[in-house]
Amino acid sequence: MSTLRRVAGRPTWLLSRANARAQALLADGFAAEGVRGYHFRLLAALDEFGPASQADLGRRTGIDRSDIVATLNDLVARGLAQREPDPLDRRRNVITMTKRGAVALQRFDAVLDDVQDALLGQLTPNERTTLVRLLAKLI
Amino acid sequence: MSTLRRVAGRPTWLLSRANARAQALLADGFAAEGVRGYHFRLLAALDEFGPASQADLGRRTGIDRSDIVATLNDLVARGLAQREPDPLDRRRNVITMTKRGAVALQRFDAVLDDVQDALLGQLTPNERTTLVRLLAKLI
DNA sequence: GGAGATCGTTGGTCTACCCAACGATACACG
DNA sequence: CGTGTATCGTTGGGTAGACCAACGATCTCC
Repeated sequence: MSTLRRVAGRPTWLLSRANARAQALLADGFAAEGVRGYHFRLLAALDEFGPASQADLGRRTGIDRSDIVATLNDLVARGLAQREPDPLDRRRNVITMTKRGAVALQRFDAVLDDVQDALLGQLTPNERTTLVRLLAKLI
Repeated sequence: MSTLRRVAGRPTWLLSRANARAQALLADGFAAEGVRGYHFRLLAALDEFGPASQADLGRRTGIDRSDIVATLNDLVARGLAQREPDPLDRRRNVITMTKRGAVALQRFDAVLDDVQDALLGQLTPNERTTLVRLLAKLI
């Protein structure tokens, strides 16, 4: 890739390269399951908080409402989630994870675990802990 | 943002959040100078290796040839670089950094320095060294 | 009963990457 | 010398992830 002296050792550069590798691993892993990151995050939110409106899902995942719509279209089309009008508030839909969605989510969890291991393969357990601690301080 | 249990503490997630912050700082800093990352990397390559063909610049910076074209159009339009046909190989252009380009590059360097400090503000010098070492092992 | 907020949705924008294909040109080899 | 192959710059396209503005419908609150 780039071995520009001006850039090569900089934290911002290392961060971007390491993240690029992580994202590539994630994208590959998820692609093998036919999904992308947004699908996973949405299912994860449904699993953690239960049925919710699309706006709530957006707030909980940090995904824009407009992107929720498209991602949900996929999930519904594939039977992983269900979209029903909310009888208590006709502006809203109630989104529910289906059985198939829950099963799929378990597979996606395994993908996520595998990616962490692949990413951190070169690090000792101590180093992994340290890395996590330091990264958290950057946010 | 996202506080999904499934995701929040994962290295891949922390990496992506930390990188997002770094990229936002970079984008802001560069935007104040009217450029983006590609412009900087191209000028940095010209400074480090001297005049080069567009294909060489691509190989040295890791930027795709097609993106080099567009970035270079900007740099040339703003007088920071020069594009001339290579008399020795009519397929190629010879790209040269102008005086103005060199001056601008110094300002961009300052931006890059400032961003590192802003990004790592919470870390001790030791922690910074450790972070750099660990990130390098991920790539 | 109205004003203002919130809902889902549509239709855009943006950055950083990456890829395929084109005509023009150079090069290597039979 | 000729011809196939590789490389050049360029155009045009696609990707994920993120963000924004505006719409009509609906709800809530005073």
